[in-house]
Amino acid sequence: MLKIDEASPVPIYLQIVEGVKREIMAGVYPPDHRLPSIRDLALELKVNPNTIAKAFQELGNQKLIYFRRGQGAFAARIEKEERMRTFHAEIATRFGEIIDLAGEAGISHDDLLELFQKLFQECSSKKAGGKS
Amino acid sequence: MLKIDEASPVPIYLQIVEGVKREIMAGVYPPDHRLPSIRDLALELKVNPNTIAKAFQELGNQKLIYFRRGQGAFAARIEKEERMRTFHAEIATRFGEIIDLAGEAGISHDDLLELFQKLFQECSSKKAGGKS
Amino acid sequence: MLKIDEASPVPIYLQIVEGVKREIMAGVYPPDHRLPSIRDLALELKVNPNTIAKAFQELGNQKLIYFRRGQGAFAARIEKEERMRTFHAEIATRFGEIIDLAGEAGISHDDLLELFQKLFQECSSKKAGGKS
Amino acid sequence: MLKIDEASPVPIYLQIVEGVKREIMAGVYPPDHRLPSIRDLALELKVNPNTIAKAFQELGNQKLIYFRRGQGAFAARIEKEERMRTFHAEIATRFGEIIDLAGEAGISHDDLLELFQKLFQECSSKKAGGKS
DNA sequence: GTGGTCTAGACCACG
DNA sequence: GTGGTCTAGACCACT
Repeated sequence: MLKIDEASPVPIYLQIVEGVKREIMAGVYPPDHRLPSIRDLALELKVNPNTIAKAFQELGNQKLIYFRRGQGAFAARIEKEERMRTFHAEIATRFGEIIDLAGEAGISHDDLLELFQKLFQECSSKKAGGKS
Repeated sequence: MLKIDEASPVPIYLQIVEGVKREIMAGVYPPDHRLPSIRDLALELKVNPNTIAKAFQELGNQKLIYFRRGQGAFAARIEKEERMRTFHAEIATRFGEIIDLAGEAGISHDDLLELFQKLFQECSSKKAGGKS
Repeated sequence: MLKIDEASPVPIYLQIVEGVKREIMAGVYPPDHRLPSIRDLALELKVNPNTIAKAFQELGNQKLIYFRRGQGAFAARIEKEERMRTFHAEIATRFGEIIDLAGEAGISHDDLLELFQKLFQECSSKKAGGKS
Repeated sequence: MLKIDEASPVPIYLQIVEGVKREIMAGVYPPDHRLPSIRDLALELKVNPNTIAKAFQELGNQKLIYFRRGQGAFAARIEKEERMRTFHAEIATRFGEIIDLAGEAGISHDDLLELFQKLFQECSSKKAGGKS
């Protein structure tokens, strides 16, 4: 579910931060649910434990997880509303980038909308069909 | 027109690569048109000429520009069709990411479409109104 | 084993690229074998680390080596067949040049063949005799 | 007959030096025969006249051509024996490089000889057939 | 420890 | 004037 792209220029620890953040937001780890231990995650992702520790520290700073001495890391309590706001903000930003990009490319808004609808449906059918 | 974000984690020279790439794709530098000299760009963006040189070299590797000894760097000839393909691929990728994100967030496809339409129109009106 | 010719018109970093390329092709660094660190190579060859870095980056572009963050550079996995093809192509090109040259010089093909055989045997005996 | 490769890393003026040298060696310009004027060559090769001038200066230094005030450049008198020696030296050097290369590649001398013979004959038949 | 980026400043070859 | 190469030395992120 959480994959590291070694070739990417973005640091591994940040990839982990993003990945865990998404998992928390998506409800994989409900509030106060224990996360995998640093050692386990390190083995699973084939990454140095220090790297996981750094990622967790960052997640702690962002108040997305909290630690209990000797017990590990736990998902913070996040309101559903808060999660939605985060997602909406993220999506809005990305849509904005796409619209700018389309503007530079000289793609008309109608074509863009059409393209979006197409991908939209492809994805829908894929989701309906293939339960990976 | 081309701004450097010093705070960004992405290296300056890559920001320049992306920026110039966009400008070429958008037609700011038509095929065989001369780009600003390394020194000029360095002054304009307030970075070291070596940094610009690295960016230009990368652009050369990607065949987006070519060099004539002692004369400077020139925009490569890129077919309009090619440019469109590039843009479409980029946009398709990003749409795909958004759709995945929405799926994780539990946002329904209808809501997503609605959100898109809204941003879409905001952007349209902004574009119509403000001639920068 | 890898020597820099300061007098040569070909840039130092390209000399290094060629040298390392040869070493990899010749099997000095088997697939996934770690190369010397940039700093070490710089000390050994008495050039600036940046110069080595530039060479390594070029080797990376050519997919002859790859990098693991914080660990160093590693020889890419290259099929023996691929290596042979590279060598054959290189040799064929050079033979072609020689044949053209001989044509211009008015050297008959028989004479050329004879010359080749002669050098051939000189080299053989030298190789048999002197184990450096 | 004399082509400039703009993409090559070797300077244009050196490409011209090599080209003219070959033409002289091959007898295109017999001893004391007048070479094309700098201006004409510049137009023909689509190159800056300064570049041709630099090439001619270099050829003069190498005693391959000489100048007569107001009349232009002339091919130097070169003994046939001298020309042969030059060619042989050049060819021998290149053969040596190929043999070294083959050694590194682990190509046996027999295979190398075979490869040479093959190219040899291809070239012969091409030459016999196509008078470009 | 590793490679990656950046700056500063120098020199060179080319046109 | 152009880009290309090289040095020196600094700082950073990752392991």
